[in-house]
Amino acid sequence: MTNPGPLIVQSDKTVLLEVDHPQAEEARRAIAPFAELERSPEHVHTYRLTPLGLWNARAAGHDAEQVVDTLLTYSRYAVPHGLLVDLAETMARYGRLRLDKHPVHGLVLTSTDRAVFEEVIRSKRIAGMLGERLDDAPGSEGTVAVHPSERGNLKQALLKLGWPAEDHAGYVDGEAHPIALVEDGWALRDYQKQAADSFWHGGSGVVVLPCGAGKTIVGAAAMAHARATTLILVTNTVSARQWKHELVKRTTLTEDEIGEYSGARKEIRPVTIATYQVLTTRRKGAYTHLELLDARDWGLVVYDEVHLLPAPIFRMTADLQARRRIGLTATLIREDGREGDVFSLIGPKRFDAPWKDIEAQGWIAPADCVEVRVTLPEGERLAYATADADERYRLASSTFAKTRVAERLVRQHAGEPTLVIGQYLDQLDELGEHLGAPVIKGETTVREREKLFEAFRQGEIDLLVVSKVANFSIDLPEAAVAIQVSGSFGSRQEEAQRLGRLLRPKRDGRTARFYTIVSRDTVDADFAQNRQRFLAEQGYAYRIVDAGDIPD
DNA sequence: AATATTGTAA
DNA sequence: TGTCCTACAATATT
Repeated sequence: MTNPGPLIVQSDKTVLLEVDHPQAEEARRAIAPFAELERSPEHVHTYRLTPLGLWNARAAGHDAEQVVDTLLTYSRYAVPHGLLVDLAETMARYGRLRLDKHPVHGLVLTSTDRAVFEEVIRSKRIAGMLGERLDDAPGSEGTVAVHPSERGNLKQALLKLGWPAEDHAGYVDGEAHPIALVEDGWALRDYQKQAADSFWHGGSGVVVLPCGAGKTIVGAAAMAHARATTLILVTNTVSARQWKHELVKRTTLTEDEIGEYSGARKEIRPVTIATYQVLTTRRKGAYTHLELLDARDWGLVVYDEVHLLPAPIFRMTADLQARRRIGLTATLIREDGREGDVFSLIGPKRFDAPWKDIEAQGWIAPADCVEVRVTLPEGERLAYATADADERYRLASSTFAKTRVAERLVRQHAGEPTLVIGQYLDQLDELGEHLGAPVIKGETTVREREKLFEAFRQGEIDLLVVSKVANFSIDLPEAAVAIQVSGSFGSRQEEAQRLGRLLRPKRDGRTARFYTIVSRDTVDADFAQNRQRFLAEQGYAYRIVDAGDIPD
């Protein structure tokens, strides 16, 4: 019972994908809705079947039968029977419980399974959120009232117990406010429309799209569906201004209808854009700006960059379960592992377009990722070996050998707009000096930054050295080449964001280059491996070359 | 009242 | 594993 398929499905819930197999791409696409990529070296990629992944697939309308069918279709060997049983059982756990509106009790939790129901209501964490036990609703095996204010906490707790509830309690419409898209000289792209529509049908949830694919537009389209007052939460003030600018340009909203609620301004308007920061600041331990949440009868809450949502916002979001919520992000991966909270409090993933698909449609540029390996010079090698663990990463990632390689790469791409990105200021200063390029870091004034960005945009200068400011400033100009010399300890989302900088389509349809310079045989290499995982999931393969092979 | 500076938190 | 960057609030300054 073997066929030459590209997958090997194992009973430890890993799924191996043979990358060079002719059906590999097809299989990757088929398993993407429910499997999570774990490692991605050259030949065989490892995916894992996790409960969260399977439940997300359920929420997106896939059933166990489809998942099983996909595995059987592409598997090379017989798929372990136990795994299939387990998979079906895990998927069946989703929706065994459901939340509904109730005319008398406000909100009720019902179950289709007596044992599950009894288990859940006896859980210590959950008991306090429940009201009185009611007569079984027709067709149910247990019904209990729920305090409406506990809707979010309950969902969070049930997910942790492994019995995620399906939320059918619906949403308040909020205060109506007319909002429509003004498609004037531009049009909503197919995938943007699909994303906004699938969000709307689901009621709340997350849309995953690559950087530069127009997430703001999806937000605007969602608002045009809701036609209600909207609270938009963003990571920083620059982003807040950008949202405002885009909304004025793309919708019937005028400047006066859009307020900014941040450190500098405290405007509350029918559409209000607030920073996460301002909501999470506390005085004497108490949150100071919670009034914003109650200031209006919001019909929609938009969470920009949901992968960066700070922990306290989860607590507030738990109280906002009656409002429609849309989360926007380029990656659902959180380095703090709170994906489950995003799932239970904002909602399941409603739409997801692989970067490569958007690339194929020409909305983002193709990119070529290259990992350049350097060897530490003898002296540094010794210093590295004897250094304390906490100094090793810095030593390995800021070796002078990298500066030399960067120089060669820069020369090779002379004339193309190039960014050199790193995390240690000493290293960046050194690079700036050797490459004869300006360095932009935190202490660079806004005026200076703008001057340099503008010169870069105009093509007057073609090389900038940037620190972590690159992670935050949205107005960083697009480039064709990026050279990463060091990065945070293993942040996948940082890597994704940096690559995202290059993906605006080039006028001549050229491929972007993303180099990452790594010291071999050091912790630098380990972290680089972790950082690359997310991009590998999106189908970006790193070519590995030796520094010696870069022509001078 | 608007703006600049400094310290703190995450 | 720990550096760097940002936003906010408070205070000082025009």
